[in-house]
Amino acid sequence: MATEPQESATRLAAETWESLFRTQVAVMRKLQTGTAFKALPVNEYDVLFNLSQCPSGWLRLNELNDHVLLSQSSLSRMVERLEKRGLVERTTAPEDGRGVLLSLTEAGKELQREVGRSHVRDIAGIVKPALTPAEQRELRRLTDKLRASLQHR
Amino acid sequence: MATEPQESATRLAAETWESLFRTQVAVMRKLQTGTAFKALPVNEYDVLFNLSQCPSGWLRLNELNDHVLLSQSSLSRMVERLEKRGLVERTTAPEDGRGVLLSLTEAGKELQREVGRSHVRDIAGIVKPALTPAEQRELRRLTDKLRASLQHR
DNA sequence: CGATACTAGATGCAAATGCATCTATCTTGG
DNA sequence: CCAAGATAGATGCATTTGCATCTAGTATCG
Repeated sequence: MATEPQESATRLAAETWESLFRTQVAVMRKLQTGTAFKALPVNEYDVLFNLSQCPSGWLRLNELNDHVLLSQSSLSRMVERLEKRGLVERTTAPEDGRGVLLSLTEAGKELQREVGRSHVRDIAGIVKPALTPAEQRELRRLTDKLRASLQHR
Repeated sequence: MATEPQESATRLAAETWESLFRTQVAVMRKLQTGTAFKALPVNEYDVLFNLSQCPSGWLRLNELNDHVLLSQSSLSRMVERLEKRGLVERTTAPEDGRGVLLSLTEAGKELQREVGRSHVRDIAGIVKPALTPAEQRELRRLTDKLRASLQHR
């Protein structure tokens, strides 16, 4: 190696993230040309998806905010819009008068499932021809590990 | 397997993308709390970075657009702003009167390098403790492969 | 060559975004 | 128990974004 160990480790970390990020952008651009996101902007789908994944069916606004790339105020207003469109319900949190709990309405669940299906088709069309199943599992393992490491601190 | 091969392959592809995407969001959220992106919004940094990576130093607006998650009109106006701030230069493309060529000014290069350095530090702080060097190389290989497969069609 | 279709960017305009700030609720130390 | 500080979310306002459309330069086909 031409550089010191510390420096080359930093460089490797940066290149790893760089590749992950560029790939995310490239796939996202491709997905945006597909059918799924004509119906619903990506950020709105992401909100519906996160709510659909929540086991209890209810999620605090600030928790949701951790999973979405939006500022607190933007998310607050997006949820307001989604509520007006009848896709999401809001309640004051029972144990904390400041908090807001969110859940999908039936219409919201339905829309999420529908868009989700076409979304999954688009993704499969991109990922399947690119990586073998074993490679996909390994990629998933590595990204899971990286993400887990962020949550535990 | 409980499901048919075709279906489970689709599911695997979707879960792989899902994990990649969620990880990108989580890392991005972490990065946004760091010092690097206080100086410059992420999208603007991404534009400066892409220009800095271009070997010839000049890049067509529409090529740049392929690498950035912004609509054509948004990018057009962002570049206009960056030019006003003296970070980017524009010229009409010599071989195509419709096209616009972009490059960084000295101030733009300087700012990119400076923000880039602190950006790299932040990234290293996230990635190094999460994955071994071998895992990082494997992750980079897989994301490179996925991205390459998009470009070749 | 000339008409037609196509492509690269710019622009009007409505909607979405983020920052700073505000209000209301909760927590803590005396 | 209360005052000071912290936290959740909402809101005013300027900026940014994207869609649709427009303009201008280029390619194609008769």
